[in-house]
Order: sequence, then structure tokens, then C-alpha cells
Amino acid sequence: MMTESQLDATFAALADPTRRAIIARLAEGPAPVGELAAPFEISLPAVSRHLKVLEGAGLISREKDAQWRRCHLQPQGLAGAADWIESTRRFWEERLDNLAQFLRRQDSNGKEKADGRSTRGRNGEPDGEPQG
Amino acid sequence: MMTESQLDATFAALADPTRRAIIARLAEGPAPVGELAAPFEISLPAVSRHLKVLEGAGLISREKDAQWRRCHLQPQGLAGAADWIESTRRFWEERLDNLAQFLRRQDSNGKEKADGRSTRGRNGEPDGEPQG
DNA sequence: TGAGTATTTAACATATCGGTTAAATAAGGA
DNA sequence: TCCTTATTTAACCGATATGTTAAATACTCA
Repeated sequence: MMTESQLDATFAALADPTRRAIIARLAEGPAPVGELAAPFEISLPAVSRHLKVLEGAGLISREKDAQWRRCHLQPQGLAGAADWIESTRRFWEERLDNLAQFLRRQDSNGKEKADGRSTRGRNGEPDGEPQG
Repeated sequence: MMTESQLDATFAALADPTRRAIIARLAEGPAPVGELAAPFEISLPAVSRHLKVLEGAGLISREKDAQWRRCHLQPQGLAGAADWIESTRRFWEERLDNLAQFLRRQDSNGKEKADGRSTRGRNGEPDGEPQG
């Protein structure tokens, strides 16, 4: 299970284009730091720090090989972020289904009663809480 | 298609736990700012700015209703981030397939050709690749 | 018009981020 | 050993992010 702060770290790591490019490269296969740095114009220390961020987020791992550090993609790290997004979307889609049911009932019934759950303020829209 | 800077904005928006909580709340249905702010201990202006970030990332929209601004989840925004992650993972899984082929070839040592594309689950463990 | 509610903007402090260059560390090989 | 290559750490800098409080704005209602 992913903790909140792991999600923080993962999404923050993915928020940088250089880091996403590094991940995309590593999806093709492992590579040492120098090779990962080559496509970018930034300095090697900058890349090194990006890698540290990615490693901290569990998105990559590093393996020692003589004086090289070979970097590997760690796809379970990506999975946590994907899962969060997907579960949120699933939740929302259920709501869409509920809304569809609500609208169908609205259509045939013409009358509707709200349940007791919060939602103060104006609720002029069926978009609010159509729990079926 | 999502631009790089849209991805930047989306992942950065998702990197904050308060903003993720707001999104999770909005997955249940739209809500005005005050209601979104209630669960948090931070000030209303702080929440207002979080909402601005989410809106800038295309993750929510805001609709005017009298003096309230009702916030809605904008799930297409999430889709872009999910797609990026998924496509990276797909790429990686193809690589895993290649690895499987490689290992099979290695195993039978040129006796027979490997075929078939075994699609591994997202937690596929074998983290070794053809090292050169 | 004026009071009251909801929300945003302004101004500010502080922490983190991403970049730099210079120096340190680690390993291989003459 | 000394030299070379690969990479990280240290020290620093400017930009950005997140929070605060106080003031401004937007709208409703009496």
C-alpha cells in the first residue's frame, strides 16, 4: 500500500519533464548515469540529483557496476500513482452512473427527496448528490 | 494530446496531499469552496490557491452560483496523467517480454526460437535485463 | 443603501527546487 | 603510485510553492 507521502514523492518526481524523459528512456532498458545525462543540456550533478529524486520516489533503482551506477526502472513505483488516479476516476464514474440513474428517475418521477448528508448551501443542480 | 507543460502542471497539482484530498472529495460530487476547505486546518486563501492550481492543471472547473463558486472534477485532466503513466508502463512491459524471450533463448542456448508475448501483471518482479 | 456571507487578491515570510561550479569519492588501468 | 573516467556531494543562487493575515471583491437579502 502506498502512503500519502509516497504519493507526494511519486507525483512530484513525475512533475519534472527531465525526470519523465529519464523514466521514458529507462523504460527501454537500464542505463548508466552518463548515458542518461547525454540528451540533456544540464550538468551532470543536476542529472544526478534528478536520479536521486526518482530513486527516493521508488521509481528507479541503482546498481553498482565498476565505476558506473546502472539505473533501472522500478515500475511498481509507477503503479502506485496509476492506481491512485484510476481509483479516483472509478469513483467519479460511479458517480456518473448514479447521476444517470438520478436523471432517469427524475424523468419518470418528477419528484426527488434529498438524504441527510451535508451539502449545505444551494443545491439547485442534480449534479450534487444523487445517491441511488 | 497533452503537452509536456500540461503534464508538468497535472503531476505537480497531484503532488500535494491537500489537493489530492480535494480531488477525492470532488469525485463524490461538486462542492463550493467553503465546503472543500472545511476538513483542512489551513486558511481559506490557501485552499483558494490550491483550487487555482487544480483549475490551471485542468483537473477541476469552477462554476458561479450566486456568491458561491461550485467546483467540479474534470476527469479528462486526470486522464492525461494516467495515459502517460500507462504508456510508460506498456513500453516497459514490452521490454519485459523481450527479456523473457532473451532468457528463453539464453536458457535453450540457441536450440529453439522463443515466441509468444506473455503479458505480465504490473507487479512483475523479474528485474534483470539482458546485460551487455 | 448597507449588512452579511463567500471567495479572491495583495503583501509578505519561509522552505524547497532546480540549476550552477568546484571539490570529493570510487573504481580501473598504465 | 598516479592518471583517467564516472558519479556524487558541497556551497551557493534565483525562482517558485505554500502558508499566513489583511483588504478587496462579488453577491444576496432586508
